[in-house]
Amino acid sequence: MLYKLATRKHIFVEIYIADICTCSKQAPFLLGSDFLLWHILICSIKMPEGPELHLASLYVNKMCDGVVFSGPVIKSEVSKNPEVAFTCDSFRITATSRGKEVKLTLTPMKSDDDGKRRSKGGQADQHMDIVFRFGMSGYFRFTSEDEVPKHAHLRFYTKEKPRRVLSFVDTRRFGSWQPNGTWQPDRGPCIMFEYKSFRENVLSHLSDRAFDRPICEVLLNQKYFNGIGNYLRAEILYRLNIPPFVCARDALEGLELEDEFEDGKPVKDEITDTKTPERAKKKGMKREAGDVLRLCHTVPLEVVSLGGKGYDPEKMDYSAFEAWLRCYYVDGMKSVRDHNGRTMWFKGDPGPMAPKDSKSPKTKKRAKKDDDHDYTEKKKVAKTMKESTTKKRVVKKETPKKEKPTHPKEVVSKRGKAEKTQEETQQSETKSSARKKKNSSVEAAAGRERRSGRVTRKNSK
DNA sequence: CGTCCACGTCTAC
DNA sequence: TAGACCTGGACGG
Repeated sequence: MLYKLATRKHIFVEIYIADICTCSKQAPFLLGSDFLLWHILICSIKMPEGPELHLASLYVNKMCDGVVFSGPVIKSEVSKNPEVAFTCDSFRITATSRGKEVKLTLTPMKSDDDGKRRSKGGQADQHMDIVFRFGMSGYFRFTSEDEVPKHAHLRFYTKEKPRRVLSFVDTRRFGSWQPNGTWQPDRGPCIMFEYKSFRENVLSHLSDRAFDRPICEVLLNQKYFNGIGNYLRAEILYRLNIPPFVCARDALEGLELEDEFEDGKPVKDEITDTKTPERAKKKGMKREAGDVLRLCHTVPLEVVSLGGKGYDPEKMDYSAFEAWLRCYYVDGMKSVRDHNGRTMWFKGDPGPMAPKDSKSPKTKKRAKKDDDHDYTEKKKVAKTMKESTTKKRVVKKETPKKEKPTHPKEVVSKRGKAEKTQEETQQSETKSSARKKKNSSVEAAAGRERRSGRVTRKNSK
C-alpha cells in the first residue's frame, strides 16, 4: 500500500526529493522509503481539525529540528493578520498544539558574543510565541526559497546559504495568528491531549445552556470540544449510532466523570480492526467500547495515527484518510444542514431536534420549492468520472485581486521552475481528487481501490 | 461562463 | 441567526 501510494505520487516525490535530501538528518529514525513516505504524507497536511493541527506541529518540529532561522518574519501584503515584530540573528522554531490551535515558539540562540548585543532587534533575547488558527485551509510547509507555495502569508527564513522557508500557507485566509499570543481563553481543553480535563469540563457544565442544542452542534462548540470539527463529529456520532439531533444534555448526562481509558490500547485495537475488516465487520458489530466523550478523544487520535494523511480531498494522498472515513461524505449516508448551515453527515434517524426546513444541503438559500422528501439520501449520480484533465492547461493567473491595489506584491516567489512544479502538483491532484457522489460501480478507474474497498466493507455489513 | 461547495471562526443586526 | 471573510475545484449549461 505504501508503495502504491509512492508510485501514484511519483511526481510529488520528485518535487520533494531535494527537501528530503537536505532534511533527512532530522528524522534519523526513519529510513529510506519510510522517510520518503513520511515526508510526503506529512507534507500533505492542509486541513484544520484537531488531528491535523497536531500533525502540523509534529511537522514543524520534525522539519525545523536543528535548523537555525534568521532575520525578520515576513508577512504577505494581502494578509490582514498582524505583523510579527521579531528580528533575531539566530533562532529556532518549535511547535505545540492544543485542540484547534498551534503555537510556534521562536527561541533566540545563545550568541557567544559578550558585549555584542543585538542592536537591531530589541527583543533578541526574548522568545516569542505565535498562536495560529488554521481557518479552513491553513497549513505549514518547509521548502526551499523558490518553492514557497502560493498563499504563504507568514514566512520564516533560515540562516544558511541557500535559504529555506517555513511558511504558514492559507489559501482562503480564514486562518489567523497572534504574536505573543496565548491559547485562546474561551477554548476548552484539548480533546486529544488533555482528555481528563476535557471530560471534566464537559460533565461539570452540563447545566450550561450550550447543551440545550443538538449534540452534533455542541460538538463543534470549541469551548467544550476544542479540536472537534465537521468530519470528526460525523464519525464520532456514527460509531455510537447516536442520532445527531438529539439534545446534547440527554446524550451526555449520566456519563462517568472518570474514564479509565488507557492511552494507546484502544487506539491500537482500532487500527488493527481497520486493517482486518473481515474480522471486525463480520457480525456488523461495532464494538467501539466507549462513550461519546471517549470517542471525542480516541477517534481524533486514530487520524493522528494514520500518519499524516489528514483531510485534504484536493491535495496529495487522500486515499488512506478517505478509507478511514465511515460516514462523512460517504456514499449512502444522509446529510442535513444543521442550524448553523453546516452539513451534518449521519446514518439512520436524524433525531428530534433536526431542522425542519433545510433538508438537504442543496436547499441552502434557494426558495426552490422542489419536492421536499425527507432527509435525502445522497443521490448516486452515475456520472462517469472520467479523467477530467482537459482543463489542465488553464493556467490560472492568480491575480492578487484588488484588496491592496497599491501593492501587487502578494506574488511570493513563484516563477519559472517554482511555478511549474506547482502546476504539476495541482494536476496530479485533480486527478486523484475523486470525491463527490460517484457511484462506486462506475469508476473502475485507477486510484480508487481503497475507497472502493471501504464501501464494499460497509455494504457487506 | 456561472453556481455550489468546502476541514472555521467572527461580529453585527 | 444571518452574513462576512476568501480561494478554488467540481459540475452544469
